[in-house]
Amino acid sequence: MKGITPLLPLEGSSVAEHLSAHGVKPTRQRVMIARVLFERPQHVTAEQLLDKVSECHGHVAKATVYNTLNLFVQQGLVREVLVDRERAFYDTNTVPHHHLFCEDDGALTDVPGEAFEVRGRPDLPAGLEVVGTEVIVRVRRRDA
Amino acid sequence: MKGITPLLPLEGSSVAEHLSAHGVKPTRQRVMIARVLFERPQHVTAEQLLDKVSECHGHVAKATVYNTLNLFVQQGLVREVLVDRERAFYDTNTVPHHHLFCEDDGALTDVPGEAFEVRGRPDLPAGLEVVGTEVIVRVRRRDA
DNA sequence: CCGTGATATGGAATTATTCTAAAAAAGAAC
DNA sequence: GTTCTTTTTTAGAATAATTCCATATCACGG
Repeated sequence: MKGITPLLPLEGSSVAEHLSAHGVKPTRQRVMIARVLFERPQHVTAEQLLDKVSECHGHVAKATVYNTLNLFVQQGLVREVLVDRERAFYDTNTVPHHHLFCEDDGALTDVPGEAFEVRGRPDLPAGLEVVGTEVIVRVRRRDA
Repeated sequence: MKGITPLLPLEGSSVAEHLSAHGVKPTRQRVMIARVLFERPQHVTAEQLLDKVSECHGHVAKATVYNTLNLFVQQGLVREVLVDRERAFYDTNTVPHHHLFCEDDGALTDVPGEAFEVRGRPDLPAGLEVVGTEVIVRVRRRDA
């Protein structure tokens, strides 16, 4: 459906194009948010994103950040990662991959290496289709 | 560490034994909660559990249900499944397996069949150990 | 420029879960 | 049984991420 779009580097007006290409009208606020978000591959929470946008660009309402993130998820620009009931993470890497969640510090990172993979398709009851597959490996410091 | 304990059928005083075997002191409330929980293999939310306990046995405080569920998770009696930021599910099946989450109705079920598996161990940074691996397949009705 | 629909905004509302302080229960020692 | 200590339970308040709402602002075709 959607072509593979280079995520980086993305600066200036190319952000607007990137949004348009995914069916998102590039308003001023959305561009500010997208600039921070796609600056580098990352996992962010809504609050972190809000803070950084306010710091680096102008003021944006909290509700706008949430609206925009939901829109971006819906349009496939970012992936929502649910790993902690406290907060949702948004991942700029939309290529299928897995996550490590460190329970000590709440850090979310990608699973490194190729030694780990998910095989096959589950046998689904009729009429259901897979929207996405999420693999979360919970880790902890050995000494803790 | 812990031996495999038959989960079903579990009735009367055997519930208390089951709790004790997992290092949980069997108080009146915990036994009431465990009776409902381990009555059959299931995925429940805290609220569903509270309602059913109140209905089938006596009154229990909401905080007690939360305390008890956290304790049970910690002692390996149930597994917490985070699939939706709205609510946490508690799974009485502690044997490693995967989940299907239907986004249309919020239903959580086990992945059927053997066609689907996770292979290998991720290459972890030094000093980290795996606490658990969670695989969630998000599905939707094809026509929706 | 003007109108119209989409978007943004601040603050209130929602809601699952945790916190708190006090009451009740369990257990040990006598 | 009585008393003392520790653990557990409880009701209700507190917390906090997210959504809702009503209003103001924006984008843009005519």
